Amino acid sequence: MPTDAKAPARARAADELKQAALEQFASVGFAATSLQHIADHAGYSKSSVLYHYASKEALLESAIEPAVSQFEEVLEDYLAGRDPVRRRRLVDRVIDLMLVHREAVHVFLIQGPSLAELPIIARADAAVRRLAAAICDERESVEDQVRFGVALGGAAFLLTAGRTFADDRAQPSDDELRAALHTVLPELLAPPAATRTADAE
Amino acid sequence: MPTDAKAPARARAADELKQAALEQFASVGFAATSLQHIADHAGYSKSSVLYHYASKEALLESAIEPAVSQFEEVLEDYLAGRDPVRRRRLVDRVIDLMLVHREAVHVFLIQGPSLAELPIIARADAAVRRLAAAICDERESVEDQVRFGVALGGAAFLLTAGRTFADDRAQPSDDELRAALHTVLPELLAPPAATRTADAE
DNA sequence: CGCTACCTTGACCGATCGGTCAGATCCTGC
DNA sequence: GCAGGATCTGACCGATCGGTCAAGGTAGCG
Repeated sequence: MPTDAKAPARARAADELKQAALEQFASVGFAATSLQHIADHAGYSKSSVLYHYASKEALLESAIEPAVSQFEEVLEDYLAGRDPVRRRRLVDRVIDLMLVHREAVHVFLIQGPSLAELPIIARADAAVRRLAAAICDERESVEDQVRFGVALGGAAFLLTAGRTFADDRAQPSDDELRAALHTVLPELLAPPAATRTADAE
Repeated sequence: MPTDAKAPARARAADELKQAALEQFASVGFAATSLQHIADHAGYSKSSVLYHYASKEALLESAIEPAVSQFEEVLEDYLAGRDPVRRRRLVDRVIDLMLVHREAVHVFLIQGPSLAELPIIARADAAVRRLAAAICDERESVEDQVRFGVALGGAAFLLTAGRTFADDRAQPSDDELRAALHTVLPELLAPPAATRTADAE
């Protein structure tokens, strides 16, 4: 009888499995992660995984759905009334969401194309596309699209795969990463003319 | 020596298989790509794949080794004598290499962390780390590391996974992408103070 | 013609995949 | 204490995985 585990035994096991699955999906990929690995990593049997989740795909959906929903919320909030101030706030909130949900972001952004048949991935893809349209706005020059793609993919890479390439020296803390991203990404995305005004803050 | 049509039956089959494998590895991931898929996609049998390549991993190595070697070459050339002009040229050449070898880049950069045990991936990782050190130079602020990570990962994302998120409108041509990347990345990587001088060209 | 070397393939192997199912165990309300 | 649902697990299933192997086809060459 664990103390803090007053928590409904049901939800606890499900959460542990979900967390273990998310970590594995993000670090080695959905296809390369077996139910057995997830079970071992969480301290349960493979059968238990399939007791709590109907299938491997259902487990993926449970793991990343909250992240997708929050991205959709933030996006809807911006689309409700778009203006430069809200646009900047959109960028800031997306950065924060990516930090919190980095594993989920890795799954639906980086691994997305190979999982396109899953409904939850399709939902995430649609949201990303709307985000792209929102950020690039009416300007549809190739350069603007490239700026958006680099910013989005670059942040996703940095927060997951990219960490591997800097492990010899100390890892920057999340706070340091957040601060740097809040500086670099708006600078990258801002219409060149607006850079200085945005700086003035 | 036959002309290219006459082409050595041996080398032709091997090349076709290598190309098919590279496309699959980049689009759905190494782990999710089976030898059967590769064989089907290239019009051979699974046994033929294993006749030309000793194993799935040997096939991966053959497919991405040329790209890794070229990155190493470009990097060595810069390290031989580093100065701002060479640094800018390094960035330009890396961008061009990423365009030509986008599938290989996706494999060892994006999928790299989950394939770290393979020698060819370890080689690529080491090269990327040296590249990071070269670009960030002695400046080791978190912000500079973030700039590098975003630029590298962003370009890799844009050239592979990212294409999925823009398929409804026409895809930019490679020339357009190259031009945009040559504008955006140096601007992102340049020491803020040097931005204007770099602009002056 | 046969000989040889190369290329290709289907049959096959053990391991592991995602998933099913019947039971063992545990917890709870009466 | 006991009944009954919730939780957990091992045994098992068909499919597919990476990889082996020996036989068959096909050219060049005497």
